[in-house]
Amino acid sequence: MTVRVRMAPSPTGFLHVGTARAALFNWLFARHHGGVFIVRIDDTDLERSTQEYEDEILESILWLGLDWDEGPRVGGPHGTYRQSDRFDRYREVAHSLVESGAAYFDDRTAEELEELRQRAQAEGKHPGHYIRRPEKERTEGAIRLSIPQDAPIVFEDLVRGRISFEPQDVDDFVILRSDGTPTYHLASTTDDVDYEITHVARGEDLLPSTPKHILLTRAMGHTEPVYAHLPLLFGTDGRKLSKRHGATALSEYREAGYLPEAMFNYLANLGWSLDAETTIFTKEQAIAAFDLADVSKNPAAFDPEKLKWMNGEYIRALEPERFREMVRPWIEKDVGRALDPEEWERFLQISQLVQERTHLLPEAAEQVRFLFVDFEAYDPAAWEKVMAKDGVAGVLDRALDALESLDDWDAGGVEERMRKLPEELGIGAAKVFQPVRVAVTGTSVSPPLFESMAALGRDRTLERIRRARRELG
RNA sequence: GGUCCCGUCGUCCAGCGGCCUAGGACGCCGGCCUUUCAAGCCGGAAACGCCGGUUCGAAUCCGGUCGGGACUGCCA
Repeated sequence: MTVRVRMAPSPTGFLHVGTARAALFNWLFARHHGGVFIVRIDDTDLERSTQEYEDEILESILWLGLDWDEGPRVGGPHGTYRQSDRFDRYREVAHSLVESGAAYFDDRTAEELEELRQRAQAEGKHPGHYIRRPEKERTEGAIRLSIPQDAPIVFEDLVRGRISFEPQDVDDFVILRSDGTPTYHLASTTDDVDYEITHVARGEDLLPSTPKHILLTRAMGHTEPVYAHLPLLFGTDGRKLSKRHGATALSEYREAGYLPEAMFNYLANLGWSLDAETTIFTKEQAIAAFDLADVSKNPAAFDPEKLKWMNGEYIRALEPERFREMVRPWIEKDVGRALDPEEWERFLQISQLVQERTHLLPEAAEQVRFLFVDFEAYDPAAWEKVMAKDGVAGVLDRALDALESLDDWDAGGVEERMRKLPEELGIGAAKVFQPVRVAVTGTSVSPPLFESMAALGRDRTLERIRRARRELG
């Protein structure tokens, strides 16, 4: 039997990293088994669903590197993969369940039901004890599924093992609202049946709904899929993942300069691992080794620090040409204009040194800004820390002397001259190089100095040192 | 309150009865390298929630306890 799995996002917001990880696990499972990965749009909430969100979600999935075999844009044997196109089908299912006696109409008011719930709560019982088929038959209202009270609902969860619910703990839940629209339970379960989904891997928050889905599937005359309930994602403080932990939308990470490969690797390692030792692994390695049964049971904390480290690993592993290509737009955005060929050449001289020092693409742009922008002001902290010290003016004068007579302006030549200065002046290397660094780059942290000076060019470098000297008076 | 789930370093993951004086990774601390920052290398601190039981032997199995989480809607 071919493995058929799906991700079913609701286009009511951006793609959340938690949803993305669930999609990732489904995708890995499908690819491992040579199965089918389906994307289905769960837009039963017509009020809040938008085309913009749908597009954003699909783009994010693609960016992560998850391609789907059936679904929006690519189509498939089932025609539509949008629930809003299938309301007639859901109604048909609901009514046929009433027909067969598995479901019933219920026109009790919200107040009446609330009263029943309160009563159940007061007696320490489940609402299901009271919310059952009313005495007399109705012919309108919402449609509820009637829960058979004869046997516990037991299933084998791929990640959690055997799970069992007592029927009295499951209430007769609504499958079709009185306005004729389907609830999530009905739409999702019907689709899983119709699209022949074999495995449902989803967030643990849906574990308590699973007996409902199983009973609904059986009432429809089918056998339920294999379930796998994935642990939820939290912040490192153990609280629900939210804005205060940083970005929660996948697209925000793309916009912040993260590489999709790093994101993929990081997410795959949250709740699953390749083996005991390996943290960095490829998509192919993950596909080869992945199994839902190996997914951890406990919740995972999303750690932005580790993601950032991992992104640095991936950036360093990039081919130098590829790195330059990826950084260019970030530099141009930072500088506010396109770089001309001569400027681009400056960057190429130190791009590899920059690549080693970059965790996020935008950081690279910051590091080379001094090559293209004549800064108006020095970093105050840097000025205070290195330029305000005694003897700096003398150091700059001496550096100017040494560099002005230099004919071959390249990193090697600059270094040769500069290396002699500390000894000549009788002071430490840092005391010489740091003032020059601040003078040339405007800050005390920069790519390696001699290469930076070489890339900046002779005239610009000397002019900046003179300028700093003037500032010192 | 009820139902269900979970409980190994601060965090992610390994461990599936002896290989564990518990391993890898991020982060942290110290050192080396060094013109800054990175990177790299070396070293270090850091965990089996607790109590019982089973067993020759338990992080691993069982029970209890404590703690955390999810769900408890005519939301998804």
